[in-house]
Amino acid sequence: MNQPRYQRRKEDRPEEITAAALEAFAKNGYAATRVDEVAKRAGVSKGLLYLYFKTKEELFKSVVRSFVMPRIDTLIKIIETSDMSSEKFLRGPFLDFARQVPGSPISVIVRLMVAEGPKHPDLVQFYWDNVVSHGLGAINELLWHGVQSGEFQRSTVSEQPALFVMPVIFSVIFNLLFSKQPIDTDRLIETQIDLLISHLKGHTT
Amino acid sequence: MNQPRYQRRKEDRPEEITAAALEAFAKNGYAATRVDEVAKRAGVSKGLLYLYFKTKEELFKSVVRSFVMPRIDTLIKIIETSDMSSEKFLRGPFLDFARQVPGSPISVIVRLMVAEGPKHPDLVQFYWDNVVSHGLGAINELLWHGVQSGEFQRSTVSEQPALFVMPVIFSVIFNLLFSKQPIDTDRLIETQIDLLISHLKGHTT
Amino acid sequence: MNQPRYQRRKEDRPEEITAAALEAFAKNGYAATRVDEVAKRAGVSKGLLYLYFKTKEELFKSVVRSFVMPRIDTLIKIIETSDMSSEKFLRGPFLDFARQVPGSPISVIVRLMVAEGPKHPDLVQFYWDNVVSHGLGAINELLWHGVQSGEFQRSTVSEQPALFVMPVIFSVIFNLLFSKQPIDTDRLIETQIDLLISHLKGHTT
Amino acid sequence: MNQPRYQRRKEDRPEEITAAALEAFAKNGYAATRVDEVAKRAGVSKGLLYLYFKTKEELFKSVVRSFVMPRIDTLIKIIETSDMSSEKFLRGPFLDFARQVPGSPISVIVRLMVAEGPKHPDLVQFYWDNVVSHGLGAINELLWHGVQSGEFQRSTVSEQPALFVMPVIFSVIFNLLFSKQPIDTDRLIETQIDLLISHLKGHTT
DNA sequence: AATGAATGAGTATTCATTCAT
DNA sequence: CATGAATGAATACTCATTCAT
Repeated sequence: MNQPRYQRRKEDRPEEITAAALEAFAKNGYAATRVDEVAKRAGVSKGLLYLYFKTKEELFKSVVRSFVMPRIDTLIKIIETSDMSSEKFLRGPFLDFARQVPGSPISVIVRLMVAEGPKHPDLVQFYWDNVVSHGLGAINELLWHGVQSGEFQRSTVSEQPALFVMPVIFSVIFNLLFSKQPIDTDRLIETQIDLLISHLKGHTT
Repeated sequence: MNQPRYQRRKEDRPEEITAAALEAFAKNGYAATRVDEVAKRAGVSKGLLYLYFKTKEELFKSVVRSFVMPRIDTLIKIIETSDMSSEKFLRGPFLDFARQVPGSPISVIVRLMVAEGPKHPDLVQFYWDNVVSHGLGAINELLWHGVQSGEFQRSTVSEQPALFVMPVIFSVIFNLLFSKQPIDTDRLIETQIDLLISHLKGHTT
Repeated sequence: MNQPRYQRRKEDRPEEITAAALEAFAKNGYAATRVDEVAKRAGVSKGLLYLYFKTKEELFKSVVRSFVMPRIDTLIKIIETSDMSSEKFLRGPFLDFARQVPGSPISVIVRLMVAEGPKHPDLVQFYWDNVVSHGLGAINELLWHGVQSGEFQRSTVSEQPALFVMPVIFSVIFNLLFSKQPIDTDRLIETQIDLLISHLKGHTT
Repeated sequence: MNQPRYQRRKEDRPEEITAAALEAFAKNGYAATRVDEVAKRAGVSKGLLYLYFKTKEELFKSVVRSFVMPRIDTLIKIIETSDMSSEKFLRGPFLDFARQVPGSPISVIVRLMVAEGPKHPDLVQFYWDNVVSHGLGAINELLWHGVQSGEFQRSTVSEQPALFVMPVIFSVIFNLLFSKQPIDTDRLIETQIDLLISHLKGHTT
């Protein structure tokens, strides 16, 4: 009742709107989300939303930018700066990260990308350039270091970083769709990494 | 171009329409596909389409139902009737199947399910009941037989059939999104199966 | 109450809608006319309107096409086919036509062109090509015949057909704006034509 | 480009804004001009603009008021104060004025009046009272003096001052619309005045 | 006085669905 | 059965206007 009708908070608006958009997209997907709803969730008028984001598509892109890149970048920074052995890194920070992904905003983004990607080639390219290629590149480098240092053997596995990402993406999608019949995605991810490391170290398993 | 795609045989109409819908959904996704376009593709008037499918959603569900079950069922039948060793089966029919999936209609369905699934819980349930649980169940049984016969060792791997499905789903999605930067999905799938069998047979790799 | 909700009248719809649009544009101008209102005036749903006219602009163009060209063409045909003397034609059919214009749909079109022309260069060009240049050309020819036959003297007047059109356009605009303080446009037009003919015939006036 | 167009002098603000509005209206017409743009052109914030003009309509009216009246008044003053013969006046100051009009702000105003007039009856009335009736009245008086002094003969021409204004208005509109296919408006105006004077003096032409 | 962030009513356009023919 | 003309609810986006700062 006594709330001022106006709240001048230029600084925070874009983030608030982006966060609201993430929620809305998570619930309904891109196409089925009304801009009205995003505005309402953000506690903001539709007009203001359009002041910061020229189109619904812009908003979508902004969501992608805000919620995935920072996480990936953090992980990559750890690879680059730490001096852990490759195995330690994979079993430590990488595994932690991988387990967090299903259930995090990233999973929402994955769904949005799968659903809307074919209609937004530029966004897919952006996503590839800034997320996927970075991520795969970082793992590649990690494996290469492991091979160089003699920690890992060189094999077809050490050349396919996708093998490490695979269980994460799969878990995201599985959880998303079949939350009623969940599988133990933590165990899945862990098992896969065990398998891969085991192979790379030449162990009998 | 202007010719109706399909002949005027009453009995086949529903399937013709469903096939046309699959094409259209593949190109644009569910939300962005106009019923008009499906009708045109099927060489049928919009009115007639609505005679067979009460709503666009019905049509969608019908598409999902029609294009996956037959394939999965074929695979399962092979498991049940053949007397190959588990390894032979995995390296033979299963691998063949797995490689075909990316690029087949199944990949379209996967995309549709990921995008639209959260809005259609009953469809997801249907998909789980008729496709996913069957598929996972069949692999489970296959692994169990391998363990029973002494061909495979029992381990956490033999209890997680998802490990076998994972590369297929991942490849589908990867191909779908990043067709401009393709990875070698055949090799990915094959490597994963090698890894898994290798582990199950207790080999040094 | 008992009216059928549907009226299948494909043939007549476009004209009905165009006529309704003319009325609406006449009342409010282009920008301030809502497509909704045109549809309502035409007794048609908005959706149907968009079936025949892709955009509001299309509708606008269609109005211009339908209500001016036929009239001009009729006049031109009379020039071409009749064998009246030039003076007779100017004092007869031309004067009749000129007097009818203010108050006819053409006056609405003139207003629309003045108001919206600068935003629609292609429409202006269309209008020039199909209406103005034809009209001026026809008068030009008429004057030239008059000179050839010795009926008129050659002078700067016989080379400026705009002198004949001028009072018509002026009257249209004057009537449109100052309907509360009307001037006698019939007399204005007649006087101007008298003046011009008088001059062309070399009379003392 | 990014510099404010006008200096920050309080007293001049309204005029600066009005001038900016004239430019903007000239470019896009009334409806299509955004208040934002006017403010930017004037180097002023939107808020300040609204301090001086309560609504966009007010601004519009102010533009109309500001740019025509001074010119007309100047002309009228010349009529009243000079002791030229009527013919001299028409061929001198009046002709000069008439030739300047197309291309001056007046032509913008004419366009705005034609387009928006029907929506703003009070503005039209204002325009009539302060511009048109004055202008026509002044010419009327001029002609009347000419008749009184024996310079002109009395006729239907001497009672229709609109005959003198006509070519000006026509030229404005013609230029506005068909700048790509220009006619010689100077010659048109001159010819018309020649014709009229010739008639009034009873000459053979 | 001056700013520009914030509002929200208003509008063109789309498309699933119906139904007269 | 078959058609496609007709409907109308739904929605992205704009812009004049307000008001906290």
